[in-house]
Amino acid sequence: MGLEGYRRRVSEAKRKSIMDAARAEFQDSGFTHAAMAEIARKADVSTATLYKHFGSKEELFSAVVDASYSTMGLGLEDAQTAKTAKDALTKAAESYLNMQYGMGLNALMRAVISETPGDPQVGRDFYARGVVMRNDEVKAILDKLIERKLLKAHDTTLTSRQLAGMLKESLIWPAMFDPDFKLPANKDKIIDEALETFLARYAA
Amino acid sequence: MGLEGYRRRVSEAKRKSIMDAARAEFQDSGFTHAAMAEIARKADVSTATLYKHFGSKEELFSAVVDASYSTMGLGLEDAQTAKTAKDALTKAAESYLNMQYGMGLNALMRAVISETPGDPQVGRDFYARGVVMRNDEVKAILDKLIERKLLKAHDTTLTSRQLAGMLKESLIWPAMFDPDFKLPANKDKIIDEALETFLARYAA
Amino acid sequence: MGLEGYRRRVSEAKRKSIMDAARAEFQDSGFTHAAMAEIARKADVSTATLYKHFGSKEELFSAVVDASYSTMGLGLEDAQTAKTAKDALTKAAESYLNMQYGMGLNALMRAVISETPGDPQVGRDFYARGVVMRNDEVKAILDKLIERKLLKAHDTTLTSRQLAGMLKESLIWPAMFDPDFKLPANKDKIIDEALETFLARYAA
Amino acid sequence: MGLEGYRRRVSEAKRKSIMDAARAEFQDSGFTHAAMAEIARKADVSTATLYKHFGSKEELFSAVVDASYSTMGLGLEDAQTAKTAKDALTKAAESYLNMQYGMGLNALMRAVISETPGDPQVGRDFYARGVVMRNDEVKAILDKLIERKLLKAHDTTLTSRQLAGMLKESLIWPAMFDPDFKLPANKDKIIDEALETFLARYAA
DNA sequence: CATGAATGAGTATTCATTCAT
DNA sequence: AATGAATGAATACTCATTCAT
Repeated sequence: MGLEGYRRRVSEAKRKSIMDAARAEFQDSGFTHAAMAEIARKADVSTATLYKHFGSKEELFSAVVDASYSTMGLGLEDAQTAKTAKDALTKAAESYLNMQYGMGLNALMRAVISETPGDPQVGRDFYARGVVMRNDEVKAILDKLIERKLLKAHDTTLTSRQLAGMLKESLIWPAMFDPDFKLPANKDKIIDEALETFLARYAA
Repeated sequence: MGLEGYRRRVSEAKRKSIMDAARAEFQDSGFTHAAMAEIARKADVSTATLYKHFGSKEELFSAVVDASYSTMGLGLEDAQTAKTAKDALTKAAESYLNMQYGMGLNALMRAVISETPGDPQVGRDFYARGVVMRNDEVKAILDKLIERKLLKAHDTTLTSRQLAGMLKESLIWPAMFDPDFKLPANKDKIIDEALETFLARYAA
Repeated sequence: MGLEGYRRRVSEAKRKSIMDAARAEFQDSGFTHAAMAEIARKADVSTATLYKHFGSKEELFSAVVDASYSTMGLGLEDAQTAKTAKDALTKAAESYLNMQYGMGLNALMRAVISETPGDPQVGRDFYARGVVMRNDEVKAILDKLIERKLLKAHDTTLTSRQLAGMLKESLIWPAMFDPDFKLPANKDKIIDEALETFLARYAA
Repeated sequence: MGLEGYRRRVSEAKRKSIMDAARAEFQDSGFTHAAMAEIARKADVSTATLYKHFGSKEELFSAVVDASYSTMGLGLEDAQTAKTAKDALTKAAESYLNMQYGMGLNALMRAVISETPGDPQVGRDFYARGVVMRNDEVKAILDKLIERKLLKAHDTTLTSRQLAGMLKESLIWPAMFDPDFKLPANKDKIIDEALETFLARYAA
């Protein structure tokens, strides 16, 4: 128990250290230009140890991308308690942006997109879990608001995408084309106006 | 003059041939995986000739991307003649999609995103001329429709992004993560619903 | 004594288990491509335990090769009892082939040859004990047959090599160049004709 | 013509230089331990140039092995003119040995055998062209001697292997297990005795 | 002015062996 | 005494770019 437990703890610490280093490297350099040796160096392990944990560069990249999904919860609670639909959706939008910018997900998305022609599966996986799933969280919020009579009933699968699209066009897309892109000063207005347009049609 | 003219014509033909080959290669393989030797082979010139025309891979890529802007016009005419705002905007949306999918611009956008960390300028240029400019064309259409009293007056800089965003979320973004992505069967409904949401707020 | 005896027995069991696994691995993959980690896995011990028993890959290989000599006996008995020289020598040839093919010695010989440039001693040892010694067994048989007046007296050191060579050329050498080589259908004829040629000169 | 011819000459010189370096390296180190970088260094070219000429290490090895076949002619002429069968066959045997030892073919054969478990085709090719074909040359000599009534008619496919086998057992095989093996002092006696045994049965 | 052969730096991955527990 | 995680050196192959003809 002592030995096994010790080993497990060390192993998990190394694994985490590798994933942190890999995430940083992939965000900085993209998939192709990230170097396994550099990741190993940053993680303070040998390349062989790195390969014990992750059988290939692709596998390591997938693990890093996967790990970023788990942190992506938008939180449904506000939809339950918020006084108005607009309050609930504003919170969700801000939560989304904090996550995306706070964790460097823009850079990771660029890396995924870059690798898509060479390895389409990683792109499709990311889209399914990183994009679709988050849109489905928006849909769940909308459904809850409809249940609470704060919104009209309607096809929320479709409209969750409308809402997400209005926001992303100005707040996410530009970051794909500029590594130094920062959220614009009128971010709050953009969110507010998007919600107004949405609610013009769907408010109860 | 005869000889000189001949030479210039040959040179320009080669230049065009190189750019065509390069565009095809960048679209197929992305920036990083595209190989200069392969581009030269496809263009039926030597690598040295290729480098005479374009001093580096980045320069060639920039030239290819630049050339693609010119094909990105949306056409303002319909906004002048269409009977309703919806008609005009539907036409614009379809025109946009035909262009994007017909010319392989999705693949080119992926390549640009891919190259962005390594060469931010090309990403910023593309965004300014390939994205912002097209959004501004939408804005021009909206302005025209307002002038014709088919829409309420409002901040069209902002709302052109809303409209574009609603459409792109379902019709463009997914293609960034999947090289085999095809326009979905309910494309027309997506366009229609986006316009309904938009017009719920901005119809005259 | 009980404890010590137990430990010795366990240790010897592990040693045997390692050698069996190593033999299989060397036969399958040759010396260079055999992996110590794989041998340890097959033997169900840790790599560290493996190295406690055998200080290096070369040492382990030598041990495996050494152990194979003991299985290489041809048996002199038939030479005593057989009615004719041809009978005795046919039996010896068949015994030789059964051993060589039954125990995978072809693959082991390939591995030894493979390791010869890197570790000449193992090659020379194998040749001395695995080849020369077996030829000397043939010589002993010939001497016995001369004693029994079934063959003419002659230099049997030299002719044992002639006889072995005629057989090996068709029945062993080809297996060095083809891991899937099987004994040919006309094996018996090859043996018979080799003996006829031999006896044309040396029959009593 | 000038340019093209110049380039062809340079290219062929480099190719030859690479093949010489590769042959030396493969003979010294065997296939697996031979390093492409070292071959390039010895040949005084870059690794990239090496790969322009030979697409892979396997391809280079095959080319080296192939090239050794072409030098393997035993010469049928002596069989036409020699006074006795023994004279003709002695010449052939000596020619064979000169070739094998003069060109370092023993080391190359070891390399082929080493690589056989990993890449069986190279082993089979070598056997077909390096061993069988030379045995067939011996067969052709025997057939010619039969035609000239210097030998009895018989199945020369089979007996050419007998003759080759008697010689190789003492003069080639030992070299597989010892990189420093030299032809023994009694080489001529071994050849002579092998021929006597052979002729005891097949002399006219 | 065009050629294409040559360059050399850069990178993922493997494996025999050691060592802290 | 046994473990198995960690090491680091070693190697085939690619590609943007240059230069002698």
